[in-house]
Amino acid sequence: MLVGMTLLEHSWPDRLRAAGLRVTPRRVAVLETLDAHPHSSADELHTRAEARLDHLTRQAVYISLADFVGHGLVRKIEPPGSPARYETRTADNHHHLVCEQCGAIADVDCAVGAAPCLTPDDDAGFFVHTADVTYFGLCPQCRDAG
Amino acid sequence: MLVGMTLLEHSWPDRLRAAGLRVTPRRVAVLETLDAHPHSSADELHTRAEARLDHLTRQAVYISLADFVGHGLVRKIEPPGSPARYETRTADNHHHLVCEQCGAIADVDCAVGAAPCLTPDDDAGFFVHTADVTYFGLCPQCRDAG
DNA sequence: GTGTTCTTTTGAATGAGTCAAAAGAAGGGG
DNA sequence: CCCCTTCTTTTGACTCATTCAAAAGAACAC
Repeated sequence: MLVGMTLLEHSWPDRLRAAGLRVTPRRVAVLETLDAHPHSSADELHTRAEARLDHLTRQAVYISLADFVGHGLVRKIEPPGSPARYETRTADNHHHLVCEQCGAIADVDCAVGAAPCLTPDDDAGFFVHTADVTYFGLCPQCRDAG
Repeated sequence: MLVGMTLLEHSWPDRLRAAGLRVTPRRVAVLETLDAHPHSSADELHTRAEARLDHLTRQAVYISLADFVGHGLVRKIEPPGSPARYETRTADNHHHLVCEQCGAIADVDCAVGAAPCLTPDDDAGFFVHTADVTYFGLCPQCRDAG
């Protein structure tokens, strides 16, 4: 009856194929690891995904992530003072809370409508296609510790 | 009568002293260069400021900029995929347009009131003190060239 | 199966930024 | 005006995330 199948809401192999990328154990492992640990860095993903496989190099992770980002399967976040982080939540236009102490990241839905501040008053002639909002502050743990 | 004095709207020596930092030719040169070329990288500042002095190392620029940022004289901008950039416009809460092709940066005043999107709907327990908005797109030159 | 094409490994290289210790200036007290 | 303490700057090595190039290896179409 294959009841367990429905636990996976989307199949990474299918999504890889749909994006025109080949399905390999490494890629699936990276994507599943990223699903389980959103906002991971490339190095964290390498360590965690390697645990499920016999072998996986850091470079393979970098190359895979670049492919995923290029095909819209993954979004790259680059907070100041921290290595790049990645997430599989790409469908919606959400933003991020960044803890300045420990680097923790949390998702935030748009505060004002679907795409806040998308159109600046004076765009200086730029063709704007994305607005990125990042909130800086302290996460609950660091606030209590401080 | 010292009429020319009023041409400078603010004196960097005075502002350095007010911030508790010593006044040195190098620091003043870096600040004046940054005034003349907003959104410069550390390396650009080093090259330009060195031209006004007998000698200036890149490290001195890094150290000075870190001091300035720490004392609120300068603001640091870290666009993805580009070295950090700096600006002396620190008094207001303005945001930035970034060209994804050539890296050009332009200032934007807040689109919605003084501090748009400052309070997310669900802050996940974070103590939020800053919201940073970055618009990505193409500058006029790159749009016309593409 | 077999061959072509895409992935991954291997190993070295880049580039922004940081660190530590010694040498050098600023500015206050005598 | 000079000395001393403290802050700045230099020097030179170093870290870290990320990228590059070429060879070896796996997917998938036929």
